[in-house]
Amino acid sequence: MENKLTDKQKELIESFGVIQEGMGLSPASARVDALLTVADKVELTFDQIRDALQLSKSATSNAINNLLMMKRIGYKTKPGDRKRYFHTRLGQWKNVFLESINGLSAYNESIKEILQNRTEETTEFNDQLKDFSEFLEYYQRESIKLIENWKK
Amino acid sequence: MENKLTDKQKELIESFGVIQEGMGLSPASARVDALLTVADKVELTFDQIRDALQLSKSATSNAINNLLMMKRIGYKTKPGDRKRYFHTRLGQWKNVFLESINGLSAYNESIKEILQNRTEETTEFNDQLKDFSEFLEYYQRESIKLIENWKK
DNA sequence: TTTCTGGTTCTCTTCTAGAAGAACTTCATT
DNA sequence: AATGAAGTTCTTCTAGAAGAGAACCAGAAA
Repeated sequence: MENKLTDKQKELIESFGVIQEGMGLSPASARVDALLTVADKVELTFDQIRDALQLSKSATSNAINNLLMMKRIGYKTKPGDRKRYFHTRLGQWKNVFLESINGLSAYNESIKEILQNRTEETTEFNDQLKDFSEFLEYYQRESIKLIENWKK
Repeated sequence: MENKLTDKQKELIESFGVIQEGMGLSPASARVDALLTVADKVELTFDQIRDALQLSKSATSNAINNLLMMKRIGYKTKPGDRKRYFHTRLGQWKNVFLESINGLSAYNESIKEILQNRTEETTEFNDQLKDFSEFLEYYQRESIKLIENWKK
């Protein structure tokens, strides 16, 4: 198969991969996404990915489907060609960002429920908790504004 | 040992625990932190924690040290008392928040290095990547401002 | 000195995530 | 109808995370 990676590219895939592992991706998923970010071609097929990363078919399949589910990658098809051409969706980071911000709601709801059930005795602690909870709401609101206002 | 938890408190520890597991804490760590957030006493000893959560000494010790290392909890001592009294540091969320925002730097650095090594061919893709990288910087800056402006 | 308290560390076990490889499926083409 | 391409699913295998319990250790007290 064509399109060999340079050593530098391999290195970048590893380092970016590790960072993405730290963000909750499995090793294989992290590298697939990194590959799609680093590679000279913006779109790669299943076999090109498998080949570039030396992964088994199952690992490739699972990694891809993982990333598709979390909407970190997408794919296109071409008429008269059964293959799927995968691309990272880093370009559409806004949605991912918004989702992660919305993810804070569950956390905050939990904190609010704790607050409602806490003893009244510990006023200082409760006030701190309340402060944090209110900050979370403020932060969510303002973060969304930051994204909305982002168009230099 | 004293200070039994109500059923509601146990329930809250579990649900808050699960959420915190989703944020990367181990089950035991997640529950210790949740306990310190939910319990009527703001400070609990090793044995009170162990007892409330029915954990082994090793699990308790590891969970506590974990949380100490990530600065999610702290402790005090009292004169003439060898015990440590642990408390959650949710009240000092600002530091934790700032750290998580600073954590984005490594991610962004990696993206910048990728950009520097990408083929020039794919201008649209590269522009999107650049846009994202710039947004990250903007977001970091502005997030810090959000914290600074919070209730001041 | 021995004992007690407040943990820490070591060993063992269990459980699960992740990956490999082979078998299988599905649609398209010959 | 048979073959091939593009994946998916099933069956292992392995490494490491979590936790239990026992052994250990350091400082205080008796």
